[in-house]
Amino acid sequence: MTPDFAVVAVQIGSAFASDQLFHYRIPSGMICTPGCAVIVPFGKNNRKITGFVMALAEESPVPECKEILSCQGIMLNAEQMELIKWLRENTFCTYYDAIRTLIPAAAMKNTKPRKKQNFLSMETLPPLVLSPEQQAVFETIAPALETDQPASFLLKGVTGSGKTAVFEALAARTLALGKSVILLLPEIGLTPQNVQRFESRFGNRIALMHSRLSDGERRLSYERARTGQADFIIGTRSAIFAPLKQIGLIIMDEEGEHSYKSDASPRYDTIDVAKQRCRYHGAVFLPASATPTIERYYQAKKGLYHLLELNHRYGDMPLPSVEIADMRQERENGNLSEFSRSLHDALAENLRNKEQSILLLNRRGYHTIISCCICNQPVYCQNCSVPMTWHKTDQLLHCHYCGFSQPIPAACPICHGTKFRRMGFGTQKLEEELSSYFPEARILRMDADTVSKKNAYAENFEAFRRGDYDIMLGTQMIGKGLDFPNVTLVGVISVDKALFSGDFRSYERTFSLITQVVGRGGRHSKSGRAILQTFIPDHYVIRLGAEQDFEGFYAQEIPLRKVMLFPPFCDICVIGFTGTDEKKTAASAELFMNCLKLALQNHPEKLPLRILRPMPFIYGKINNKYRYRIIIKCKNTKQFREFIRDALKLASKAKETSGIHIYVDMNGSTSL
DNA sequence: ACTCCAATCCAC
DNA sequence: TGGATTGGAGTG
Repeated sequence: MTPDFAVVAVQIGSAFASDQLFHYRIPSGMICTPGCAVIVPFGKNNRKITGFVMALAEESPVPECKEILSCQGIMLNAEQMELIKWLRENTFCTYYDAIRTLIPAAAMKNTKPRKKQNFLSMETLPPLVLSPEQQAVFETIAPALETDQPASFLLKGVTGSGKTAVFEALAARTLALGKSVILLLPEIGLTPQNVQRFESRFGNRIALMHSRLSDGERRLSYERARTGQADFIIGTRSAIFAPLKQIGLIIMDEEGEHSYKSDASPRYDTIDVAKQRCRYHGAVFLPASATPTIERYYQAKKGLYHLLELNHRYGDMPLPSVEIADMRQERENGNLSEFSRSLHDALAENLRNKEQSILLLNRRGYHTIISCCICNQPVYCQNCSVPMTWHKTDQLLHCHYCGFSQPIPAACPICHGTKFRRMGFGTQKLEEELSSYFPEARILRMDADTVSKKNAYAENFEAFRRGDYDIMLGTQMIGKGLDFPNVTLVGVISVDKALFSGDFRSYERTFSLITQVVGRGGRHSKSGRAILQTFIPDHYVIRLGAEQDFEGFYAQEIPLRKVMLFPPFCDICVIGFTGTDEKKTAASAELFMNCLKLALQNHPEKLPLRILRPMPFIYGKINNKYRYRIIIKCKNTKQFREFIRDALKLASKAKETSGIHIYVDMNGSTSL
């Protein structure tokens, strides 16, 4: 006797309150099981909408129950069903948000993909040769690939230690065992060399999954993974949902990168999904980085990850020698330029020797801020509480949060002064200063302007690698995963600002940035040097970053985290409020405080909590939406999530919150 | 989200 | 007084 009713998640809204399942009668003769996509009548006029069967039921809670119109067949397998429920429970999203994430819209269409895969010919490659250290790491992990028990390893490998070679060897072993592999990278456009390397070894078994794919490409990758034509997925965070069977290995390179955390619903952290899938498949999980996050390293020390290290650079190349240039001293000595004496001289020397240099400028504004000469106020975007930045290319002020642009106003909107001063320093201006010092130098600038075209990243990097340029300058995008044999000088113009971004992770992010960018130089046969310019040369993050001393940094940071109560000693739950009316948005956040109090009464079990009062985000308005937040330091348990859900239910009933979007973000950014 | 429906507002 | 507008509830 099969149940007569299907419990369906329908495609309506995305508000927390609308996340409701609906019962439909299964017409006799229709084959309909959990995971099926169905067309159902909905609402008064029975408009046809898509839904997904989440469960079957013997009876319906309502007497009048409509019938399913048609069943499209199974779209979600058992694991995907579990993942959807897990996502909803853990990230406070709706069923439908979760479903959309697992099945990209392009894959939902019932048409056959037109585009044929150009099957790649595998080059004849030299066999993989691992260094003794790489071999040891491989041999520690390899046995775990053969079992069906989940296992977690954390690979800490200094820049240039050849983690990729270990990944290749592990992937080859996993595939040989008949299991599939997911390799996650923080950004795929930046590292085409990395992908090409795998494609030439593993050929058409690979499918790419990242946000730059077209709908057709996305659908093809999804189908190839689902049908087993591809069993090696390389991609960015969304690739963690690849519909593979029998996963044996999930690698997460540069594990601390913030792109692994989704900042829109569902607000998942890729590492949590990866662990979940490894548990399901009995697979090996391998996050890797030169600078693991404090949380992960702490977990590894507690035994949650088997810690593995690669401490030697490939070919035993020494790390670049690092010099800290004290910019306070430079200013005192009358040097007002952005280049310290030693960086200037080093650049000149490199040009003479025909060797390449990389310059990193880590400023949120790529260009210059315009501020009034009388009241000193910068010109703000009309839609966002963000100072606008001036672009030389089109002579306009741009907001890089909403994209709005305008000419420099005739008068200051605050004091009506008519004179403006250009402040700050961006890559464009840096390029100008650089070419005034070195008019003969061929300079490649990499920032949002120059790389907006689809393949611009790859093409520019390739041109630099070929030697078409002498100096590459850019934002942190140039610091990651790149390998340029002829680079012997890395200059960091300034990372000071990044240290004080207001997020508890700003120290570890800055440490990581310094470590990575310094590690860019002196690979292959040429030794390298790095010059780190700073106004705070004594700061331990700068000092330890220059020394590449991760252990030292960890030892400094962990007691801070403990005293200040930050992860790994708690979880950070951000309740966000956005709306077009500032007062209403703030009032909703205040009201939510009461909802929390009320909900707490229904949760007598002890919830270790520290609730911080509602505050505007640092950028209090973006795209004409005001933004407030409540931070809760907590333990992210089932009970805690239940408590938050209760508070959300209470808040959504109150009319004060109508028109206000409320979301919950676990362990994401607290400042953005 | 979208639709429906009732309450409210306003011009005449 | 009708016609338009708006807010809130319900969707199986």
